[in-house]
Amino acid sequence: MLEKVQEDRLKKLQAIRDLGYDPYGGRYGTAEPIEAVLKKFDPARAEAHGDKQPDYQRADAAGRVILLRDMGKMIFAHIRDQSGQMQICLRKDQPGKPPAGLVEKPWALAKLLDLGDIVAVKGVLAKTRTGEITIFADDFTLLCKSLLPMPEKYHGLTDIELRSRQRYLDLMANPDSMRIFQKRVAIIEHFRGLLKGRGFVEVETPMLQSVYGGAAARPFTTHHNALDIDLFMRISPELSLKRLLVGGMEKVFEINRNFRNEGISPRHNPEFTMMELYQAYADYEVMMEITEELVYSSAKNISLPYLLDLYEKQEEAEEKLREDKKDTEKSEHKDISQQKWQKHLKEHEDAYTLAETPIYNIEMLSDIYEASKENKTKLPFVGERLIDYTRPWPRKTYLELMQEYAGVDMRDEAAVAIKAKELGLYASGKAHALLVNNIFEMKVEPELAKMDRPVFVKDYPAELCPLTRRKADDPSIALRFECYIAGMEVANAYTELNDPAIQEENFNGQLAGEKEGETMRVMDEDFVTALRHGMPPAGGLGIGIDRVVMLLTNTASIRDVILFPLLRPEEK
RNA sequence: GAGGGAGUAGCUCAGUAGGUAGAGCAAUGCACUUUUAAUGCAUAGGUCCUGGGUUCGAGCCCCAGCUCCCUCACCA
Repeated sequence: MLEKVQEDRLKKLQAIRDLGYDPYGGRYGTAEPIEAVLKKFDPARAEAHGDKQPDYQRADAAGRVILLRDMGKMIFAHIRDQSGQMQICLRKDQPGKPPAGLVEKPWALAKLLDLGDIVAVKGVLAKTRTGEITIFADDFTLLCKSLLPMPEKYHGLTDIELRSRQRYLDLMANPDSMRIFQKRVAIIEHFRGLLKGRGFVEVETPMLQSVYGGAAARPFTTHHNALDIDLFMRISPELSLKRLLVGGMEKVFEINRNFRNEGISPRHNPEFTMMELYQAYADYEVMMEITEELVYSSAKNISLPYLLDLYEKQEEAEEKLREDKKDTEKSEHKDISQQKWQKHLKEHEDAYTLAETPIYNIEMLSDIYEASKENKTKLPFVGERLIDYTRPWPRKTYLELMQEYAGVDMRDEAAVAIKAKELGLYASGKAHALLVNNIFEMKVEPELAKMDRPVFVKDYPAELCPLTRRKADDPSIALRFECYIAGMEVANAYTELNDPAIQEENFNGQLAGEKEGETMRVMDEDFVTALRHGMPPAGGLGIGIDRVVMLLTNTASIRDVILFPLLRPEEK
């Protein structure tokens, strides 16, 4: 079947060459973005006035053919470029009947058109009988012939695996997917802009390391042939970035990949993008402000305007529907009302299909709209859940949360042991801090997942945080926070530990009952040496970019926000 | 790693109690110079994930395996 399609298309390829055209085109520098073409359309200039022919505007656009309706001597098609999509009309020229169409050879070329081809047209801009802005072409260029069929025009591609594996088809067939990746770019650019504005500089540190550290995860290993050494792919840039603080770079950040040899899930990809930053003379309180600003302003400037725009479109459609209904109620002919309904559906198709998708329905959008009037930034996470990003976000200490949801004082070793036994988490000889952590995961995290606001969880048990400074008046507490949004850990930050003696001790220590791979205690001698030279007190912050993108684009799977997520290779 | 669901035409999906495999889109041909998920008529397209088994007969039942999705565990 596929072979047959290819054969047919190869025949067309030859036919195109026989006509004297190059099926793979060449430079085409004059096309305007489709969005701009649609915007510049002036209805007044498309209409004839008096005896005169209309003073048509001209337009020039290029894109991929995504819909094709061949009516014999007239072809309607929709083409899509990066900015949008629009209708073009290719007609056989009729002398004496303006506007001009295509003469012999270009018309023959047009008749060889297939879905998926990339084309350019020049012509006049006018509305069709049904009111769609269209370029009526008098010049037609084939820029690239496609040899394989496009995905189904209405449903697109749905299978996550196929969409990831052949992302080009996903992007070509699913505008929602394209939108997600465009928003991803916008969010990252926005982060960069804000950080630059705060005086941070962007640096790149090694991905290949002979000692890994900065997180609790198993690394990927690899080998350098010329030096004949084994290397690790980094699990975090933390220790490199802190060396830069020692060297005198006071505000640094890096947005780049980390690699962790762990399981894959809808929230985990083995390589993922992390924004990590360090600011000298700051602490974790400053990091909270930065986290709030980065995420909140991304939500407000990138996601929210788009959602409010969707809402307005839907409102408009609903309003129009009410008017149409009034009209048709007066009318006596039912078939007319049918026609009007069909026409209405077509005109507002975007809004209706949107309302039908589980991602954005009208009720959810209306909630967002209402909240925006009170100056609240509410955005959906995974389906219909709304999260309120309005600042400041609540701050809760680990101690409070343990008290509130687990009903235990985490400082009381005996009480913790009893609670752990109660929950079936106890193992003899397991360190107190690990028991606390296990109870937290079991009793507190599910509660955090229910909250409709981002939450800062702060002041962790010190044993769990070997790279974090301890509280001056209570060395059992580490000055660390994690930010949970809808149950996902989105940010992690510390007031950085800059005491080389404690750091060395922490690298050497190992908590009783810790499994292999659970520890972030891998000795990095040179890092301790760096600290001995003196690192300014500092705050450090890491934000998982993929997860922020998931939250701000209402995407449930991390594989839908990473262009090429890791997949098992296809077997032939 | 454990549990649940799925795999049928290029894509989106039906499929009866076990009886020779279906639709829409895409493709091919014909008609149509204002269509818009164009329409009408006709044609072609399948190792029903793989391998075994039960049966006169398996897309369907049984066993094993592969892959994907979801949940949990590890983690961000």
